Amino acid sequence: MAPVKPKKQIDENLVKEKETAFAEFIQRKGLKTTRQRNTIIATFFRLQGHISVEELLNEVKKANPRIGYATVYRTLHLLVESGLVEERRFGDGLARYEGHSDVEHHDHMICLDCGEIFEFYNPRLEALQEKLAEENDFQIYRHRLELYGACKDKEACSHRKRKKVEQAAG
Amino acid sequence: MAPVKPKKQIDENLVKEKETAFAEFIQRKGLKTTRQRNTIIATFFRLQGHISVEELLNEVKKANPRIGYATVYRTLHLLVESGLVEERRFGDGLARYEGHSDVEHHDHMICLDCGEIFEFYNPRLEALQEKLAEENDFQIYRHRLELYGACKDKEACSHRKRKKVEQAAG
DNA sequence: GTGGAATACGAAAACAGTTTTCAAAATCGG
DNA sequence: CCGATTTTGAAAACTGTTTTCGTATTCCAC
Repeated sequence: MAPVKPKKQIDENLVKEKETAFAEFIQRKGLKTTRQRNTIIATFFRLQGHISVEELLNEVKKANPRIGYATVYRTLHLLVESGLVEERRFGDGLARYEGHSDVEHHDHMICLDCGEIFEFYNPRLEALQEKLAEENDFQIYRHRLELYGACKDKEACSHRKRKKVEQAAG
Repeated sequence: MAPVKPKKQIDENLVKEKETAFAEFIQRKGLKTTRQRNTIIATFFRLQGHISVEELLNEVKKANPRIGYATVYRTLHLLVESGLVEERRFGDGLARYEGHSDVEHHDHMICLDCGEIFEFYNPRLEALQEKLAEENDFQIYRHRLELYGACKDKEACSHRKRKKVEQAAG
């Protein structure tokens, strides 16, 4: 059993599906298809993990340097509204966006040392939450569980950390 | 069994203890005791629940209208540093502060309708998290679990909501 | 008590992340 | 391709929070 999901290859078909789904959403809402929006969502869905606005903007600018913050923010809001993307906040003050998985809901473990964000899912945990809510006459719409701590595999951890520093510098 | 804690009366002795503990902290750090800090912590510990900076400032101003944001922020940071208070963020963009309970750690249920924040604690939930972390070679320092949803007791819920609107208006 | 170094204060400016404004540009149904 | 409507990018505004700066306060040594 491996509850932490391995990084997966980008599935081009899945990306195309999502682009189509977004296009349909746009049409349904009577909005317009634009070059910028297409660039942004194409970029977003080809990135993995928990993307901050800045990270996304940086990538987007490689394709079209004239795209600015505002459009990225606006497009991300649309993506969230469309249900294709979820917004998360891990307490460092910035919003992060995550392609709404086709697979089940998941929670997060965040290493405070290397900054890695692991995903996990456990049905017993979900069931227990439901039970507790039930007992308190409360109906859960959504929940958030985050475990903050440290990787025990110190080697892998410091390797990730080093890589991150390099990225920030370069 | 009633996992949701009832609102408790203010225990003046406990408040005094905390004030003393903070005074000791201040001394230990070589900082100074000031009228403003005393007012702020006295006010804070007599409020219950998850206090935002603005809520606290409003209350503080009743005792001393000349106290400003900066001092409240600074004092809250000291309170957090002292370990007497915990900072929480529930995703509405503002920090909330909570007197560090003498009782066990707890999690939160947040009603998206009336805004009430319920506390709960369940040892099985804690144990399960530990187990999952173990399985993933991860060490938990702290965690956060928030259930967002709605009270099923609609009457109590809308009553709270009404009260909140009145408060905001008056 | 008083002097004086250290700290704290309050107001306002700075700040970071995000949202809004506005005039110009792009979209798209007719 | 017209024209109503939407979108864009740059810049300004906004929000919650932090920092700055000159003045005031604390408090230890005397």
